[in-house]
Amino acid sequence: MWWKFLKVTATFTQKQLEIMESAVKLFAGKGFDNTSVRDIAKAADVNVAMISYYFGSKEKLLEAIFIKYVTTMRGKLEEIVFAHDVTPAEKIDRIIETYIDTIAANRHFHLLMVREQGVMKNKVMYDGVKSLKLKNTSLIKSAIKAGAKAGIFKKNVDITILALTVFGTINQAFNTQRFLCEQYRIDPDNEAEFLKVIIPRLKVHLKAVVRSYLLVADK
Amino acid sequence: MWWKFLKVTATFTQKQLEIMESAVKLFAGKGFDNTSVRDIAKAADVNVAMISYYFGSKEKLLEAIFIKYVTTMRGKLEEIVFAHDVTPAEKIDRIIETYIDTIAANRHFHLLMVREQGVMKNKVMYDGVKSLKLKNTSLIKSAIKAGAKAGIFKKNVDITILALTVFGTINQAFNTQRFLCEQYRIDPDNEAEFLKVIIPRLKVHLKAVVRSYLLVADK
DNA sequence: AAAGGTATTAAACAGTTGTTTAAAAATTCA
DNA sequence: TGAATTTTTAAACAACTGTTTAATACCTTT
Repeated sequence: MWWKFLKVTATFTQKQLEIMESAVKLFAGKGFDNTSVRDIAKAADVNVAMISYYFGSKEKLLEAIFIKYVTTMRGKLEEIVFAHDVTPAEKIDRIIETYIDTIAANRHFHLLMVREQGVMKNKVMYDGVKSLKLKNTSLIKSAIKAGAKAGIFKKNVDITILALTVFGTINQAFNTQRFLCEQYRIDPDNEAEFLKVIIPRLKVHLKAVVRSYLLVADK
Repeated sequence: MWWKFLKVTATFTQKQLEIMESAVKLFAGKGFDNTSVRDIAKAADVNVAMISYYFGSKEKLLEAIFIKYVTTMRGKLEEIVFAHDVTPAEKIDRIIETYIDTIAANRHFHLLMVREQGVMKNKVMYDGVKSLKLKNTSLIKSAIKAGAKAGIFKKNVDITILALTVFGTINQAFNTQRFLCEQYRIDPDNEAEFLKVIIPRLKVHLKAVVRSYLLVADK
């Protein structure tokens, strides 16, 4: 009976994945600390002991979740291809759209990550989140450089701060879901409707904001 | 021995304020659920029983904190005077600067609020946060309307979404403090230095973003 | 100084937490 | 089939949670 959670390379069994999926929803919904292992066990329809058995501890389960999703999202970001026949402005648009779609598709984890990142002491998780952020920043950076070289984007843009706006806006949207549902008169339990309303608006808005910020005023 | 926390009009004794101040820092630092009443008691240098004695419960202590800070921040926002001798663009600038300064001054609470708002079930707190958001939105809205009337701002701007960007960016900045410290090579424990670096950058950036987004392209 | 209310304390309370145990069931493999 | 391994279970564990208790100390006010 050797433990699979000792592996670093993170390949999970079906049972582990089921537990992780139940856990991530609960963590996102009521927070890590406010979710008990018994809650998770009940939601995943397994015995409480299975969490320790499969992951070692509740904390390690969270680690496993981070490893899984960070890997997934990194992969999605790397899929962004820089085609040569699109303008720099279109490249930026595509990056923003991919961001929003990817985050929306993994919004339960993303909410958890955003909420927990300020409190995080665990090095594995902190480094995972950091690597995601660096990836994001470098993606935006290279797209902006191309536009700057073409003379249509400003030079010397503080990309760290620009990334704050892009991700801050997206995070804020998903983090204030209930409030936004009130604003747009959407049933707060109708998540599909929320996504249908907010995603296009986010895309249009962020693309406009970033483009109007990057484009040089005259010429 | 009747309890002061039964009052709704929220006037707090010195001892209560001390407990609240210790609590808000701990809550912001490690989360509400992960902070025990014994932690708070130790930090405030009082007996554990004093928290129940003064506030009724840990949850009510959080409520008291929300009431206090929401009131404070509402007050600050209401101080924004719409002088008649400044341009609409300058008005927007002033609003953004006041936002950033107010949030920075109350950043411990603000972090707590942002982190807890997605999980909040308590009506008192949810309504408090909502009223703040509505206040914010209405402030921005009236400033934008003035500019639109003057013909220098776009019309039909989705202010709810624009507010997402303004507050999302600010929240993201304070929520990723550690990461930003790494980016700007600041000692993560040197909070004063962090504020000195991030606040001006945030102001310059957000003002530029919002203005370039609101200003009509030609003319 | 005495009385009466308030503030503070250490201890106890009952409930929940994450984790472990040791036995039982299920599965694998020869 | 039968032995060996892995998975699942209910129960027990100790540690910690927020809250209450009952006694004591501290202040006022008379």
